[in-house]
Amino acid sequence: MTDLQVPLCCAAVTADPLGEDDAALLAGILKALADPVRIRLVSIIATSGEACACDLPGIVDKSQPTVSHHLRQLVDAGILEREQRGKWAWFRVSSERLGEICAVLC
Amino acid sequence: MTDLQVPLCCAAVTADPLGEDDAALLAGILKALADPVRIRLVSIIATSGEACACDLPGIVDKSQPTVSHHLRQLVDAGILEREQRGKWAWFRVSSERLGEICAVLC
DNA sequence: CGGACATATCGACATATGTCAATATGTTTG
DNA sequence: CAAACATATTGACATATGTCGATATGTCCG
Repeated sequence: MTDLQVPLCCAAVTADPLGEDDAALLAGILKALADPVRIRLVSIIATSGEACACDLPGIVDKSQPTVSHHLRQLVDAGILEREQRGKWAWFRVSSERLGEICAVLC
Repeated sequence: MTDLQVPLCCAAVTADPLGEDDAALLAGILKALADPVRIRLVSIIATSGEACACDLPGIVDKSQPTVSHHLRQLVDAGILEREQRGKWAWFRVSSERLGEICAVLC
């Protein structure tokens, strides 16, 4: 997958017409959020501050590979940050990224 | 397609874990935005205040049916508002809806 | 009413996506 | 090193999605 971990540098969507490149970038990031399982993962992790991957398949009722796949997409989009602690992977929400998305939308 | 023109009533994603229903609703609305053509349409319409469907296929370089399809998805998601003026269809961005999305994300 | 024009829907197609079982990789500890 | 466990990747599959040409529907005007 294309790496989307770049700053969302364009002006607000409502201020200037988005060029094709900025549109593709922004759409890619929004697409990472635009899935019921992924938005729940973000919400669960944001609410707790951080979460271990080991707990998430049970919470969202999906297989371990499916959750891993979704987590990767969120990390690629810059929405989650991943940290390895021993054999566990911990995730936090990038409130900076979330803020960028809001800034571009409003 | 399911009609998504309902208020986004859930609390901020970062405040409480999203339930499955709210997650599906929010994901559906974000999905409407998460396409390069559609986010450009929103941006173009928002920048001008309003736009006639007749001009949009030329601007985004897609066929008339394709643009019509995308506009419908955006209207269904509550992001665009449609108004018939004679034989022309005019669209405006619902800044209220955009605000709701931001409120839920941040 | 009937022609002209704007928009929407339909049908078809290629591609993208979500999902899981199976397997591989990585990490700790005996 | 080897076993145990956490996570990632692969392969396969069904479904969803973006796109367009053809056609239908809607709206005005002569």
